[in-house]
Amino acid sequence: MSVQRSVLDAALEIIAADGPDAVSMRDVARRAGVSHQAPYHHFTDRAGIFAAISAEGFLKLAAEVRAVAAHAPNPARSCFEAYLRVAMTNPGHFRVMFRGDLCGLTTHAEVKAAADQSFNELLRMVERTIGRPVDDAAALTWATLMWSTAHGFATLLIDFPLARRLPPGLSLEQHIDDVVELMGEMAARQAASMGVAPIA
Amino acid sequence: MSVQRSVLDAALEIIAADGPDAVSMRDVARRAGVSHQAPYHHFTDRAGIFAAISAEGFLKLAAEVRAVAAHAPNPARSCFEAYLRVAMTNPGHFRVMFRGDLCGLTTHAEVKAAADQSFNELLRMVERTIGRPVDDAAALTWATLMWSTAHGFATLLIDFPLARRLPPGLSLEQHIDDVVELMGEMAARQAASMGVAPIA
DNA sequence: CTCTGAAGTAGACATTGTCAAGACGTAGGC
DNA sequence: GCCTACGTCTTGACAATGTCTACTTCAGAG
Repeated sequence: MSVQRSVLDAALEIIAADGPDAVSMRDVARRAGVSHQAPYHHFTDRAGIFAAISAEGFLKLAAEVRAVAAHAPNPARSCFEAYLRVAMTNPGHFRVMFRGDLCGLTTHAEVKAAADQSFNELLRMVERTIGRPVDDAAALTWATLMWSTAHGFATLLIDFPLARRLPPGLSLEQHIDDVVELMGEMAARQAASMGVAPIA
Repeated sequence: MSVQRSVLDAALEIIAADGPDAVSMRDVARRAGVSHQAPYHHFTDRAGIFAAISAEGFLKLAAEVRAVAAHAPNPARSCFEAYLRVAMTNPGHFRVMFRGDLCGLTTHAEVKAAADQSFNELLRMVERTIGRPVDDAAALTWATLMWSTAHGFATLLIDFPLARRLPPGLSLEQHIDDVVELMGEMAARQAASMGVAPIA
């Protein structure tokens, strides 16, 4: 495996376990089995590692959403699920992707492009949900709300001890399913109220 | 102003500007005008500062939600607004509160208690929205979904360059209003479908 | 072969979090 | 009055970190 890949994987492992703050350039180098300066030949600095992770995460997210949005009967619900799946499968990426302060969401061209790809897939999902092209403020409102819900739930699942508040009989998996179900239902109901044929 | 308060304020300023990673014990001490060890007499360590900030944030959030949830005609919508208001007014707090890796959400008793207070206010809001006590899984599902939406939107507003995706004629303020409006509408519609009297 | 550039190493420096030891004032007991 | 204890703050040390500079190695192009 390339040094570049080893460095990223080491960083991801640390982030998933202890958060981005725990990532140290030298520790990452040690885990990758190289000198403390080797990573600098592949990433400009510590933020460069986060930028690479962020871009990678957004590309994964875009790919998952794209794979699901085109044919699902309830696109909003399916994308919601896909979003959660990506987040929980890649907590290391997820903890970094949306942190403008860490990865240069506004400055780093590669990250910006990857984030845009994700956002565009989201818009395509909204187009299918509300049954018309996304060319007005109303559709964008939809997109932001859908995204917020998915993002918020994923964030709480990864960073917040939600499980602590569940009643004894309710597993976290079941609760997640319930939330997904309710979200899908609400989206479908709202879409129907906007003139889109209701979904069975 | 007490050293304790100065330290917290200095940290909050740094977090709001450059994120939690940028907080340095010594820098914070310098800004507070004390020696690099003085903060240790008020906080156990760096994580202790984050814990104090987190607890403070949750208490503010609980207070705002409580003030709003009891009498608003559309509690879900009003709490959503309150949540956004707290987040955008206190970005320093907000960037730390939900980060279990930073502030010991599961370990620090004071933080846990404050977070619980916020969650309980949220549950009370849901009770009013769906018109019955929150004693079953369905109500908890509601609560998680509402919270996720508010939290996700707040997170995107603070950490993600949402404004970059808005069409030329649409201000961020207007977009926020639109999202709040849509969210309120969806919540009311869903509540109505569950047998609660629809809201005008 | 020579040159170039990428990939790697080691050394140095300022800065960081935190431990240890001490200085200062204030409150209470005698 | 004095002594003690304690909370607050300081200075001094230490290992570890991010990153700069300078060196080595090596593959490929001319």
